[in-house]
Amino acid sequence: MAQDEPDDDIAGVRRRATIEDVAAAAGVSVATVSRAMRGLPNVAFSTRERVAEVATRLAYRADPAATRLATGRSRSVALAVPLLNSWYFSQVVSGAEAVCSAEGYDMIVMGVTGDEDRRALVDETSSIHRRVDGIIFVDIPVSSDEAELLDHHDLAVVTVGNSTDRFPSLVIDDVHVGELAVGHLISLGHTRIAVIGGQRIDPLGFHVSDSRRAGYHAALDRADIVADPALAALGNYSVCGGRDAMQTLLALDEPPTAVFAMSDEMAFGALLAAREAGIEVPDELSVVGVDDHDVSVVVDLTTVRQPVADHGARAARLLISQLEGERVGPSRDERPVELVVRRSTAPCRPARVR
Amino acid sequence: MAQDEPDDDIAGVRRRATIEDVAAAAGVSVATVSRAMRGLPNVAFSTRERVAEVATRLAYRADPAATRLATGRSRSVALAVPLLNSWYFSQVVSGAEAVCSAEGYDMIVMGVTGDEDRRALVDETSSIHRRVDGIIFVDIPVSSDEAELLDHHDLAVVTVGNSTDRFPSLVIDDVHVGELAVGHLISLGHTRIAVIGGQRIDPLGFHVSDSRRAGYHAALDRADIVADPALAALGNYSVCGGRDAMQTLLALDEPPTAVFAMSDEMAFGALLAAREAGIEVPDELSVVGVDDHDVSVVVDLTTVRQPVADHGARAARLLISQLEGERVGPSRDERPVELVVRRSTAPCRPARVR
DNA sequence: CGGTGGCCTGTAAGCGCTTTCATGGTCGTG
DNA sequence: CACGACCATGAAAGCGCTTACAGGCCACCG
Repeated sequence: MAQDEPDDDIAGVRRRATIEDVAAAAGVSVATVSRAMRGLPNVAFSTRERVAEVATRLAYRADPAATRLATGRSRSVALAVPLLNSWYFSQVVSGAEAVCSAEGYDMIVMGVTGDEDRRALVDETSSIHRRVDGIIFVDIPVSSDEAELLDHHDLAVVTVGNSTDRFPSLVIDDVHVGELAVGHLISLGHTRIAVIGGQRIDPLGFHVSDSRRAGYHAALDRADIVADPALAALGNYSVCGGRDAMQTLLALDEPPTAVFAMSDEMAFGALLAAREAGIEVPDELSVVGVDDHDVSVVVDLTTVRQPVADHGARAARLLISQLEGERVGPSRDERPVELVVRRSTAPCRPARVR
Repeated sequence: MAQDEPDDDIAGVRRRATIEDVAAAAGVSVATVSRAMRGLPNVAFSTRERVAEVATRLAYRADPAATRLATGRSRSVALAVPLLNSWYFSQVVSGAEAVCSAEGYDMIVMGVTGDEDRRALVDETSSIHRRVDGIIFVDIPVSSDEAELLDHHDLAVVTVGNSTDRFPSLVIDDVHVGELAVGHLISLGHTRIAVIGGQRIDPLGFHVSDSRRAGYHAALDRADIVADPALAALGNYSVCGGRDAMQTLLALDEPPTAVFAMSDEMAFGALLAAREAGIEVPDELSVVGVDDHDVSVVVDLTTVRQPVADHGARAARLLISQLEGERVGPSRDERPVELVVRRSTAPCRPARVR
């Protein structure tokens, strides 16, 4: 029996080649194979070639589990998002995945729905420990205690959407987003301007919704318009959420003539609610959203565009460059946004009798 | 120096507790800790309790890399999708992720764009080997050679969208989808019915687009309508793709009065192209899509609904039950679809002079 | 001609688990 | 009371890599 042949069959099933098989077949030690395969210095050219050739022949590939155990690095990263079935997050996932796979990293996505999910993730006895080398938090606030724990777990971190004083972050100026959207409505002559946004998810971080709301107020203030609290509606970031919120607003004694929805999906909901109520957009109601969703052009929605997939890609690159040894301190990369005017907004007209 | 205290500091950094630390602190062997932690039989109740208590105190958690190496199982699965920034796939991801995380599996998503990506994935020297326990292929055809290799890699597999004779699969009756959509248009009196769909991505599997196209033809045949090849447009599954295809169709000498788009996103593109060309929907053109996208209700699109997130969830459950030891043979679980009539379709009217 | 320094390579000790096998103790039973 | 049977436990051998350390070899220099 040629029992020492590396590609020996056991009960007809060919065992996967290990580094030892390659070493034996190439007539070198496993250490040399390891070095040769990873392109480390101090391997003679001829040896390197022979190892490469044998490795190809045996279809050898280092077992990732063994590599992880030995090095402590997993070559995988986590992407934590509050929810997955929304346009925004799917774009981020898409952008990040492209970069990760190009760099040879596995990307594992985790939906972090509530506070308790997040705590479980970052906890002392955390499930994240040693599972990934780094993690991207998208629109998930990270307290400084949690940041400390993450450091302690020796995790590289990048945040998208909020920033901390500890990790690099990728953000947009959400106050500016609000100002841009509402400023546009004001410039069209609107004064009864509603806002549809999310609640403060978390008391820890300064949340997106709050910032955009601040921009809303800033724009109103600048135009000497008094904000009517009744015009601030809450809803979750979805078509449904926007629709419900819009219905509430339309039921007011004095409904708004314009509405700023904090995401395009919410804006779609607002459009839907308007149509259901027989209200013409933009004649009777102007609507502006945020994101520039693929479908926004279809429904002719005015919006504040942000390059979402690019956020994901940049975040992934930032994270990976940290993992590749670059010492990256806390930073705040503010990405540009842009008002895209379409036909869901129009000059304010005197209310018609309905 | 209390050097043997399990939670000893080294240069101020507390080392993560290992199984040995727990064993020492609980006064048992590592084998017992391992057994106790995993709920295996043959551990005295008192021992089990003590180990649990110590483990909690030391915030112990088994290092996944070590577990993987020792067991050969990674407790993670892959989700392979052709692209990520589309509604359909983000829904699948969402559904699958929820199940995986509930079951304690990591889900790594991989975009498998073209043929070469797929080949690289499944290849003999495959990168997938030992990285995940199982894989879900969503709308990615798998040849029988590839299936063999996957088996050889000892991977559990579930396919969504196409079926093989080897793995369990989750599908819809795509022929029926086409018949339903086109049948609806025919029942409204349309005879010049166009179809917008994808090309055959791959000669290997019977692809979604082809089946839906077959349904289109079947419906036409049944109504004794001769299919006009000029009315079959190709485009990728996106708003842009649908728009481009629709523009081509509208430029025909004798444009269609109705169009069946193979996804809602394509249908959105068709709506956009129609509006840009000044064509009224549904008065001059009826449009029907497939999926029931979140936004479809907003643009009042008639569509063939399929429960997409549920596909993802079911696929994940199917995969995990295989991994948990259930011996699952090839199967074909056909999920229901449903025609949802909205206002993008209307009875065919004689063409107006433009 | 001995010493010195550079390369290249090999040996072996981990990494932190799981699991087989052996062992000792405790009961129940004839 | 002796003998298995059975249960709880421990010792130790992996799992397949990486890497610190130690040689061996050769060239080059004084």
